[in-house]
Amino acid sequence: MAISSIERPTARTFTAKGLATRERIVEAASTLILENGVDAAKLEDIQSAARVSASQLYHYFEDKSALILAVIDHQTEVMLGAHRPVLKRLDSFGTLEEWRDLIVGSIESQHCVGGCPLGSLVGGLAESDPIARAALADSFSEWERLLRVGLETMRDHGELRADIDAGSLAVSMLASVQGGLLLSQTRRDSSAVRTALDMSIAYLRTLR
Amino acid sequence: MAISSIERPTARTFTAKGLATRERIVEAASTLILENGVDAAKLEDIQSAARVSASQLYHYFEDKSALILAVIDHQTEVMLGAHRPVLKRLDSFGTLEEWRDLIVGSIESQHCVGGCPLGSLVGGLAESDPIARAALADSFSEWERLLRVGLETMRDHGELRADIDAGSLAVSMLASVQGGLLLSQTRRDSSAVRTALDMSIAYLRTLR
DNA sequence: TCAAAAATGGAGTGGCAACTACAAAAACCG
DNA sequence: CGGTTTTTGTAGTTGCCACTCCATTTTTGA
Repeated sequence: MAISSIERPTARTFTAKGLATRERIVEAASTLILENGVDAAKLEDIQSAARVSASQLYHYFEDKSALILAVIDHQTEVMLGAHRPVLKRLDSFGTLEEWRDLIVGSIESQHCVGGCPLGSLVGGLAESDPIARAALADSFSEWERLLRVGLETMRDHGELRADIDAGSLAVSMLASVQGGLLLSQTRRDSSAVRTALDMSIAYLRTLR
Repeated sequence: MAISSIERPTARTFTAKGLATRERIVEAASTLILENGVDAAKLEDIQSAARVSASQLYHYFEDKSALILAVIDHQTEVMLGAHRPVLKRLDSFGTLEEWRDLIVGSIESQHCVGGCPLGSLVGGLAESDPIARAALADSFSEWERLLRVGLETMRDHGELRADIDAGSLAVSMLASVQGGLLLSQTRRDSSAVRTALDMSIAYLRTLR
């Protein structure tokens, strides 16, 4: 197999300034996409919000779907970055409630607009952009893994029975998060996620 | 208050043939929107699928968002029409499992493409079409109500404790459905919904 | 210091897709 | 019947928005 500077033209190199501009674009795009939906977020608006010109946007991203992929990566990092520290020390039901409050608090802080920064992208991308769908699937899997490891930690600390199926529980809890956020977004009322997470936690309490 | 044939121009009257055409459009739109997403579903494709011309489409619908509203109504009826009979006779855990199988079976029959006909619309519409968001919220509320009444029936039959909070349980279960379908759609694998619903049911079993 | 590379400005443009205009056919009904 | 309303066909048109072009400025690194 050839090194192929033809098939894969040398990856562009960016300066620190360039990377900062790129970051500004991704952040503006993330915000606008969250607040308006993927399709309603127009590149022109993203340009204004990031204070960049069209040529800059296309200097850093091949096209809109490449930008969307970068947004998925970014939102994944934001999300996991917030959840990781809590889930890492998941050794008690108290910590689990902290985790719930983190989720409820974050959607309340945006008045339920946008819902989940990842989940709200699924409807608009899953059937029209296979690459984006795969990226979202990866993000969810990593999120699920963090949860599973956390539950295993709780189990190892004797907070949960030894025979629990941490994998299935993690999937179920992630579903409660996603479904709860989806309902809260639709209703503009955070009580749905809170209720859904409370039920998940209540179930775990029966597994002590 | 005037009768106002000005502000509200006389509602159009349709013949049977007209209604049939309208129905054909709504069904084609529903299918294409489910399979491609709201935005990727182009009116031209819907016209071809329904075998109607542009003038027909605009004869029956003001614009695309009016058509989308009709699709939401239609999918709500399809959905509730399928769930109502099962939830009406919700008197045992066996029936609850039938309900789970109904959901899992329906997404499997479409190979996880599209996810929930209602839930998958939220991401694309909630932040750009307030009317559609409200319509989706109503649909979810009715779905939730059916679930709550079903759970109350189970309670009244002695299958669940007298002190359960059927309202909260219904919200939680609906969240599990939505989140599970969202994950299954993203992963193209029905096991997520199944697992999420199994957890909900397992929790209910602890409330006997 | 100076050539090469990277970053930026900003005015296009081309295609697509929602929507319209206008007229003809079909169905309804008094 | 015959006038009216409903339904349908065809052929636009219009605006938006993703994307391009090319020139200029800034930064880099030897």
